[in-house]
Amino acid sequence: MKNSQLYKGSLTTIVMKLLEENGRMYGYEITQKVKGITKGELKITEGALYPALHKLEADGVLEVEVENVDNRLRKYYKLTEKGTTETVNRLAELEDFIRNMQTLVQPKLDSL
Amino acid sequence: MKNSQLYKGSLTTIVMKLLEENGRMYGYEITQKVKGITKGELKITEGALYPALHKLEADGVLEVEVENVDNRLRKYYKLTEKGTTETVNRLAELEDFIRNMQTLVQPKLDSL
DNA sequence: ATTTTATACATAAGTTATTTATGTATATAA
DNA sequence: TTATATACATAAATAACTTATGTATAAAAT
Repeated sequence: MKNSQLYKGSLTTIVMKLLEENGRMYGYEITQKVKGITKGELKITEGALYPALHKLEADGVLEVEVENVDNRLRKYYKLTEKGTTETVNRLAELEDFIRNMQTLVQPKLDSL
Repeated sequence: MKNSQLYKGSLTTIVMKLLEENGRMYGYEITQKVKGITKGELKITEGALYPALHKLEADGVLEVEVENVDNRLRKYYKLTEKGTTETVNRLAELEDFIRNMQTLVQPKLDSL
């Protein structure tokens, strides 16, 4: 996804948050949603997303419902109960992370 | 460094920013500084830091001055000219990253 | 006295997320 | 009829980091 190394490690958090918000989504939809929200700045690649979804499912964080739409396969993912709990933790970690990074990089806090 | 996956990819940005601020620092000093700033939440491990410093030096981003203090070795690192330019880019990327992540995770922006 | 903790560097093996490169297949637009 | 969009998938390679060690000096604790 994009050039910046910084997004490494944030993929599952992003996916879980989107599923928390939208109830259920399928892979391709997730890639488009992220592209839209970030105005094209963050592009999730399929090679990263699909294995990640499979792992989250294997870990009991997500569950899948396969559907056929317009003669094409869709795999809708949604959070399990465990996944919902995990998402809360992940988002707390993300907030801590952002706070810590801002503290490390604070532009002297005068300009605020 | 710590448990959260999120910090992956942020190490060199942190190091470069600290060197931009402090002129020159040695490895151990960097670990202590980060621990201090983040109140212990982020601990940079030596196994991550030293190879990272060596790579930044090999890439011409940092240069090193070896000194002997209290009969112990110290390797002071500072940004090269190229490194200073790179740091500006990295910090811009970090700001974009944080902005994008906040957009993706915005808690409905009512609670602000 | 001696063990632990702090300071200060280093590397090597293993793990894991992601990139890059493919692959299949249908539907629509150029 | 060729390219683009939709929709899934995997496999090899890369790169960052963790975990486990290692060396060595100085200071603090038992």
